[in-house]
Amino acid sequence: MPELPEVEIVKQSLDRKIKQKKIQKVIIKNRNLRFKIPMKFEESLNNRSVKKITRFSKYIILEFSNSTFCIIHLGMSGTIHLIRKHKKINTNTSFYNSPNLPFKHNHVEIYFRDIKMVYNDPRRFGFFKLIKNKKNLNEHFNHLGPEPFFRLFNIIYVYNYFKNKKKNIKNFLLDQKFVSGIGNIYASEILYLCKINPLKKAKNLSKEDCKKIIYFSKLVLKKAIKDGGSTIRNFRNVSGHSGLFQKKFNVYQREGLNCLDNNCTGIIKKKTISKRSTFFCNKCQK
DNA sequence: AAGAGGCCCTGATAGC
DNA sequence: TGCTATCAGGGCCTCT
Repeated sequence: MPELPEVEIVKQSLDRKIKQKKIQKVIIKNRNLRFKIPMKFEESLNNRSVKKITRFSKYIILEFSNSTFCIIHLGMSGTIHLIRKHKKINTNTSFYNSPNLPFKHNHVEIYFRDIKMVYNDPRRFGFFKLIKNKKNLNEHFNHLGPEPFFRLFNIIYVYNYFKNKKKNIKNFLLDQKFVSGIGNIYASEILYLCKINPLKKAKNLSKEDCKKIIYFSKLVLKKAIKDGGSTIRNFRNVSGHSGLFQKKFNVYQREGLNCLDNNCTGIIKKKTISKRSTFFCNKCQK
């Protein structure tokens, strides 16, 4: 599910709805995520105020008032929902108005005064991780390359990185050590706009190719963010609604259909590259 | 060192 | 209907 744009959508909502709020209660329904949620998790978060919410690559980072952090990763199938608390009229009780979604696999529930945040992850590839201080936080991201939006992701970096590299360009777009935030969907979409064949070896890419990769990586991710991300199977924003960018896919899941470039008579092909499905035009992507 | 491959896990869908 | 096989948006680890 979640590549950089989807994670950014979630991050923006968290920023609007839980920033500066205090955690009143944490309930773990299931500790089994990629890393087991430790027993001390609840206690560590209790009474903490969420000072700041940031994102790096596909990771959401909650910063608390005592300068500790919590890194959240959504894995393949993780979703975060924010559910508003309602007061029942004429009683002292309250209830949560759940969006219309099955929630078999809720793992984490974090309660704020007026809202609860629910983390749900059927495949359990995601995680919550408590981080003691800024230094430990930085260590966590040291091995990751720049996001496409960073100034460091420039022609010199990309062109030099590709020198002598035999691996194909599709794999590099998915390689978080090279560039972080792009996933399997956007890799195909980016290469289509670049008119570069996903199997092309990185060392054979020209400077012009590299410039296109930089330009379209930014463009595709920005547009996807603007459209609220992409929903293929289960991505939902924190209110339970789908993204819209999947309607604008040029190649992803368009196997057998015509290339959308008016000047091209090609057909979109699907090919498995390193165990990941890859979509491309057989004619205009050279 | 770079690159290929396996593995973690559940659910939806396709095919028989 | 009900079984089995395949595939899914990520990332880490190991082996060569």
